[in-house]
Amino acid sequence: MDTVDAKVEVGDAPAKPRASRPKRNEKGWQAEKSAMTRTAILNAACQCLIELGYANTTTALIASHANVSRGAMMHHFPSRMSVIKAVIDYLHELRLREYQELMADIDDPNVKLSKESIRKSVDSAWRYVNLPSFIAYQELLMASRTDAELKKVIEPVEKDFEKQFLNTVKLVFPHWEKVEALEASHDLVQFLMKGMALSHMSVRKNARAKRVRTHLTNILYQIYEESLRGSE
Amino acid sequence: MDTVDAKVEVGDAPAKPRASRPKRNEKGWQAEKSAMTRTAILNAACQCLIELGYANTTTALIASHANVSRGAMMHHFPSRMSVIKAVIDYLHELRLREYQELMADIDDPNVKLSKESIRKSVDSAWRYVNLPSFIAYQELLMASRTDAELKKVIEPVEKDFEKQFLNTVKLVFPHWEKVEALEASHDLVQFLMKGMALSHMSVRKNARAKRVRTHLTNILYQIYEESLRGSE
DNA sequence: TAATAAAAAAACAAGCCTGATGGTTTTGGA
DNA sequence: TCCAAAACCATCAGGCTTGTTTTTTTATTA
Repeated sequence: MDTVDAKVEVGDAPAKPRASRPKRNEKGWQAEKSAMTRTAILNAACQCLIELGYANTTTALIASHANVSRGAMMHHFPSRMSVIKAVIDYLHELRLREYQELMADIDDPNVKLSKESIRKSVDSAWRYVNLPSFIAYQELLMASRTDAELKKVIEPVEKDFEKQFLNTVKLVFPHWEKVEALEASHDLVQFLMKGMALSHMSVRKNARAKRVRTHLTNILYQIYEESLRGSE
Repeated sequence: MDTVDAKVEVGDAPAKPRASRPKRNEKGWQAEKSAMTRTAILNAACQCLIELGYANTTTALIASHANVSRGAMMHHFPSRMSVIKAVIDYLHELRLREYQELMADIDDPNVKLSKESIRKSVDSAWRYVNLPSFIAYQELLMASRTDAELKKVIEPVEKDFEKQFLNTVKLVFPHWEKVEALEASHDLVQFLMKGMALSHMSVRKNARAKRVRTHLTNILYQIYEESLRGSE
């Protein structure tokens, strides 16, 4: 559960774009096929990012993974960076959606926030940072540290993501009213999860990650209870 | 204090190898000069890793940064990977040393472990992950995820580092006897610091990092006190 | 001082990646 | 049926990187 299958599909919306061709003479076949190719390319690019890293994600390999010729790909995306740009937007949306799905139904608005709910949300956060979409995006973020052009593209998206991410958290925990405490907890969770996810070489990684999650759950519950007392 | 100067020297042992040439006709000049060139190359490589990232750290650029011709460099290191290998060993030692220096004199063996000591150690851990050596090494670690050859080289070193790192922590906190609690705290600190350090694009990064450090200090002190009660 | 070995520099060949060009097939409408 | 546009494909030149080879410089030692 803690590991990530390398062959996994990144998104799941139009999963196998090239598997079943739409019937001929159908209205708008061209547009549909074009969209499928586009999606196939974006998925292939994500897969390359995950398996090969940003530097080794060449246009030829993306096209190959997407079962598309390089020429066809250049028709949709005139340059490598334009593919990357599209991938960034694609992942932006996908990651928010996946996080919302993972966090759905955790905090019941009718019941007091329980430790069990917090435990669930911590586990969901852990699953979240092990999603292919997270890994692919992280690869881009890491590369952007030393790639000015990429940075210019990803920076505004990342800032927007952080904002929307935090808003989602606030929606997920309607009980948690003290904003300061919620934001601090959010940072604790996210930084911890990220730190663990990016320590892919650590010994006994999963056992340690589990221990940390247990600790974190207790910590969060405590912060929450204190925030309740403080606001009374 | 939280930011990293790009032009900073990585190590500090033989800082400016090319600045002052050893006097001529001195016994073993050649060997000494050779060692200096070697060190200059390693420092240059680290600087390239920090400024340009692993993928863009080419042999030509390393040589250029070290004020050495590519041919001269190839004389010391016959291939790019051999430079990287040397850098890994260099950073292995350097990072352990720097961490020990940062953590020196934190836990006074004669006095009960205080919250102030814990605060200091948390701040030191934060400084640690902002050191150039950490950033350079992290660049290698990240690249190794998708670079099999690099992974083969860095994996044993990384495992050894983790072991020695933990041992150092145990030496730094002689008061902290309950090993389980100490290891859990160590993981909390390290994963958190890493997560924050690698979120170089976050908004209000420093303020949030400070808040997290404050929280973390309280958490650790609590874990420590509980471990004391538990072992009585 | 002269020979020898080490170090440094310069030039070279092979491979890969990108972006561009020109040509071919498919589609939707005239 | 035929045509224009979109989608797709194959090939090529230019630039960059690596590792090798060749040449020059420098230091040790006999």
